[in-house]
Amino acid sequence: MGSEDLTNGTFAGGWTLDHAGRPSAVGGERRDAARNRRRVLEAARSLFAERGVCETTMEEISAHAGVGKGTLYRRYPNKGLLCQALLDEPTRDFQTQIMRATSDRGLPPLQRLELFFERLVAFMEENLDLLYGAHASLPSSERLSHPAYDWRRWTVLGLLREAARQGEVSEELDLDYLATALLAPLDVELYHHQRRTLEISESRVISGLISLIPRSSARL
Amino acid sequence: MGSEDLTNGTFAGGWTLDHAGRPSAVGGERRDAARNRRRVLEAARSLFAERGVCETTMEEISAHAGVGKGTLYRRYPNKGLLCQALLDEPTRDFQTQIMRATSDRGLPPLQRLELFFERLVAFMEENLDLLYGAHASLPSSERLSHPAYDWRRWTVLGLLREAARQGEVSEELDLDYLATALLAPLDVELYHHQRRTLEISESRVISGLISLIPRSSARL
DNA sequence: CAAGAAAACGGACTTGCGTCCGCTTTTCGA
DNA sequence: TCGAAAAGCGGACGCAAGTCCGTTTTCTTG
Repeated sequence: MGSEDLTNGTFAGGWTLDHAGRPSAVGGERRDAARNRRRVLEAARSLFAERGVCETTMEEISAHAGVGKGTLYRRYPNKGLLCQALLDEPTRDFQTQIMRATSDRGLPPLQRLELFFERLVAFMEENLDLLYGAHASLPSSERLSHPAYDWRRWTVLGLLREAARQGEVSEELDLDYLATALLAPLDVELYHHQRRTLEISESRVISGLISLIPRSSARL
Repeated sequence: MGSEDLTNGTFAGGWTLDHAGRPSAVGGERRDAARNRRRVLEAARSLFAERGVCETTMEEISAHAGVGKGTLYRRYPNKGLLCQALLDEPTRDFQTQIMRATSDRGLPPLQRLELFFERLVAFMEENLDLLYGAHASLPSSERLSHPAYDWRRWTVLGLLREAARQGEVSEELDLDYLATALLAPLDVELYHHQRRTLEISESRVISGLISLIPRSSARL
């Protein structure tokens, strides 16, 4: 155990998480790898901003980054995962923000759920292009079992269960299915279409979603 | 106006609708064109059944049909539209069936909406593979402004409006958004995932959807 | 510092989608 | 029946995605 390893804050073996993991936590990353990762991310960010995600090819990104195609693909097996890497930080911010807001025990659960939807819509609004790009270049199976999606589902489910316990929603309901169904209208493609093509307002989406939450008639 | 034209049921010029239009109504189709269309459809059907939609390439289809790639592509610009052509008849059947069922004035509108969901789920169940294939190989913009999707939306919206008029749902609601939102959980990718990966039962989906319909508390 | 192993690099290659355009078949009027 | 225009045909081609593998760089250890 050399002191250098400990200073580095990593295992000697050095596992790398790449996309999906905290890149900054990767100390076991070789110097050239780290340099190229930074270059790729930077190139992608600027090209995406300039020409849009869908209009940018992986080859262009690798060229702009001054890196071979193989290198780009090993780190980011497809454009979707590259987008996710770019979304990594905003997503983490969003999640911590939500966790703080929704764990406030002073508010009734359904009100916290409303809050969740508001924040989620705001998050999508801020990152719509990247989200759309990621969505388009990722197989559906991967999207629907992605940690970020799972996290949303569990958050909604948790709030619904709490609401059920407190009598805010009926206990007869299939909360598990409901959580999925309530998130479905926020599917990236649908939301993108509503906002960019139909020009439906953000607030309309939010209030529509909120009106979809089933409320126990006993209590209202 | 020759009597032959009328017998044929087509214009003399003979417009062809290809995908999206009734192929049988095409009288102005050249004999070789008609022959090739039939061959393509047949080849696609058998290859899809044998190996699955996603695993079948357009080239294979054209080869099996004994037709050049260009010919295939002129008629069906992509695999999604080819799937739709194959779905054409089942879709029409489904729609007439629904129209008959949902226009029964004896039933309250929301009950007719429940019926609609039941039938829609049954339809998706029967054609899931084709629907999934079509979904995967079609840009989202095209899917969300597709006649079949539009038709569903308008059907739901019509029933909701009727329900609102009769006091079954609150008139305050944004029915337009609601119609879209209620259909969102039946997104093909999501439904496919729930059925094939999560193995959620058909009836669970149906009752989940039904529980999502907002009901005016005044009347319940 | 040297050398060898592990990790990373990068470009050539394969594959499938979709387009393009010169050639063939069909239709229709003379 | 014949010939020309229209409609249709089909394969070569271009493009971007994603893979593969020989070469180069970095790290480690003696």
